[in-house]
Amino acid sequence: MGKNEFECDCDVIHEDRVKLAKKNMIEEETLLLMADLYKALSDSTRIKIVAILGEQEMCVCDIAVLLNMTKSAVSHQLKNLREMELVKCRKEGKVVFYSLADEHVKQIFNISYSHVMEEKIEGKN
Amino acid sequence: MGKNEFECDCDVIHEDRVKLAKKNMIEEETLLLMADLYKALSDSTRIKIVAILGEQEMCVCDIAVLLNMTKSAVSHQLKNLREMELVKCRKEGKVVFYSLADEHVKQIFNISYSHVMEEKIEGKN
DNA sequence: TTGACAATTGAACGGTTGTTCAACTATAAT
DNA sequence: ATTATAGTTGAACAACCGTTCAATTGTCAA
Repeated sequence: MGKNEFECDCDVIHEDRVKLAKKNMIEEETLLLMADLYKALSDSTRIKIVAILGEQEMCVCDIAVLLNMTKSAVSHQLKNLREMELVKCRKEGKVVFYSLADEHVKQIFNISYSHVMEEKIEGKN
Repeated sequence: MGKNEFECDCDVIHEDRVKLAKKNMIEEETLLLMADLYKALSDSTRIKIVAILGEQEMCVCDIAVLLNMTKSAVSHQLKNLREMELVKCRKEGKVVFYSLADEHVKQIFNISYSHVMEEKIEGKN
C-alpha cells in the first residue's frame, strides 16, 4: 500500500474505510454550524444564562446580580447568544428583557442536561 | 429599591424574579459539566472526528488522511475526546482503532445535527 | 435640560487552546 | 538487531476568547 494522493504525513492504512467514510461524510458546512452551536453553549457563563432564561425572561441587570458579574460581561455574552440566535430580547423602557429564542434551544439544553445527570448517577456506581 | 447584598455594579430591578431564579437554579457543578460536554464538541476537528466515528471505527492514520491533517494534530484531539469519554480506543498491533464511547454520544450528535439541518431549511424561507 | 441608570460597545489584558515540530515509544517485518 | 511505521507526547507559537475598564447611547424622571 503506497503513498496516497492526499497531502498528509500518512499512508492510507485502510483505504476501503477511508473511501467509505469519504462517501458518507456529512458536508463540512453542516459540521461547522454544529461546532458553532456547541461553542455558543460551551462557556460556563453562557450555559448559566441559558439555564436561567429557560425558567423565565430576565433583564441584563438581574442576570448580572444572579451570576455575580458585571452588567458589561453579561451583556457581551448575551450578544454572543443573540448572534447565535439562541436568545432573543424585548425592550421595555430602559430595560431589555431576554428570553430563549425558541423551544428548540430549551430542548437541546434539556437533552444535554439529562445526559450529564445520567453520567453523574452512573459515576456513583 | 435600594442596593442589594450582592457584590455587583447593579441594583436589583426585579427582586422577585431574581429570588425565584435563585431558588430554581440548577447546581453549578452540573452546568459546568454541561459546558465541558459542549466544549468537547465545539471544535471543527473534533466534531468531524465524532461524525466519522459515528459511521465506523477508524485508526488515527485514516482519520488524518480523511481530514487532511497530521497524525499528531489528530492524536491530540483524540486525546481530548478520550478524556471527555466521548470516544474509546482498541489497540491491534501497531494500529489504534477509535470509536464512539457509547450510543449516548451518537444520540447527542444526532440531535444537534437535526437542529442545524432544520435551521438550514428554515433559513431558506 | 439635567441627572440617574439600564444597557451596549471597543480596546486591552491575560488565559486558553489548536496546530506544528521534534523527539520519543511500541510493534511488526526483514 | 535494524528498519519502518503507527501513535503519543511536550514545548512553543499564534490565534482566539472572556472579562475588565472607560466611554457612550437611550430612556425616564425631576
